Amino acid sequence: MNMSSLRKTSTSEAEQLRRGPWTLEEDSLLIRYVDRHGEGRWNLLAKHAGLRRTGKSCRLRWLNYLKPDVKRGNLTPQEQFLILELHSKWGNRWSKIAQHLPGRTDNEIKNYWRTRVQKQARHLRVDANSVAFRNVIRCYWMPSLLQKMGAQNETPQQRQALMRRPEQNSDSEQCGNSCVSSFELMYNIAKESEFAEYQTTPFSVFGNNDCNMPASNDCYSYDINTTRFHDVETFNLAATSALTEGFPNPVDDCHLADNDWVSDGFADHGLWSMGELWELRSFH
DNA sequence: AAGAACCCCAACCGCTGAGAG
DNA sequence: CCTCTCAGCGGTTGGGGTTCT
Repeated sequence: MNMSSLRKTSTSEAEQLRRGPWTLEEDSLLIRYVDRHGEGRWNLLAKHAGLRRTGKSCRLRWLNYLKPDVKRGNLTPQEQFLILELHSKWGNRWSKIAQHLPGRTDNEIKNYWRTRVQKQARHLRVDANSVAFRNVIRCYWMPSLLQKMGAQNETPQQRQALMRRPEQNSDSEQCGNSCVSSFELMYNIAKESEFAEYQTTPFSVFGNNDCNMPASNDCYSYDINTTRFHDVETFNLAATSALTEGFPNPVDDCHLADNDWVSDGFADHGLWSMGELWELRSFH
């Protein structure tokens, strides 16, 4: 077989390959073949199963959709919590993160990060990988998820994760020791929801002296009915301290009032209440 | 009611590393 | 070593559905 005939063959094969959404028939062919012969050797599988797809495409379809243990539906607060925690450890190692979420695929986790987490960062006008945003996640978002999860169900790792200090910003040294106490505080609030109101002395989330926040005897209330915080700077303290470096000009951010980010997906996903968002936003 | 804008996610693409020959 | 194939990973895209105006 000379080279030109080889090229001709491979070209015509390429032309025959299907792309785009999988049909029911293709799915059942793939399922049947894997049932009989197992996973792996995807290129051979594609050929022998009579699928006009690349091995790659077959593998992806199987792993992300057809495999029996693939979990479908929204991510639970527990799963979201785990993603945030593991991403803070490992970054965009989606596959590695997925290994710790049974039934969830790396693709799904990646999509979650892009569509939910990065969206929040965009709304706050910070980089999703910035220290500031990661601190918002740790000091604000994760405790919120913990509340949803119900503190009685938390694992030792989750508790430990929450208790960890946020990342230090080596340039501005914005985070201080008092962050630890805020974690404990939020954790306790989530855990001991029978208390309707807390007094703290002092409540300075990151010990950030640039925040112009009251230094002591701050109080805030926790609504036992809505399981939400109310009033004063409870929420915006955490988030805005972390975000200080990400908001170059507070005046510019007044434009946020004209944006619709409060009313859109930010709240839709049930992460933070409208009140929390308003406080977070209005502080700038 | 209709078009625009936005969101989500399945699927694709390019790259890398491992292993076989 | 070198080349080739394959599996796997992370980034990106496109289309369908939904919401907004």
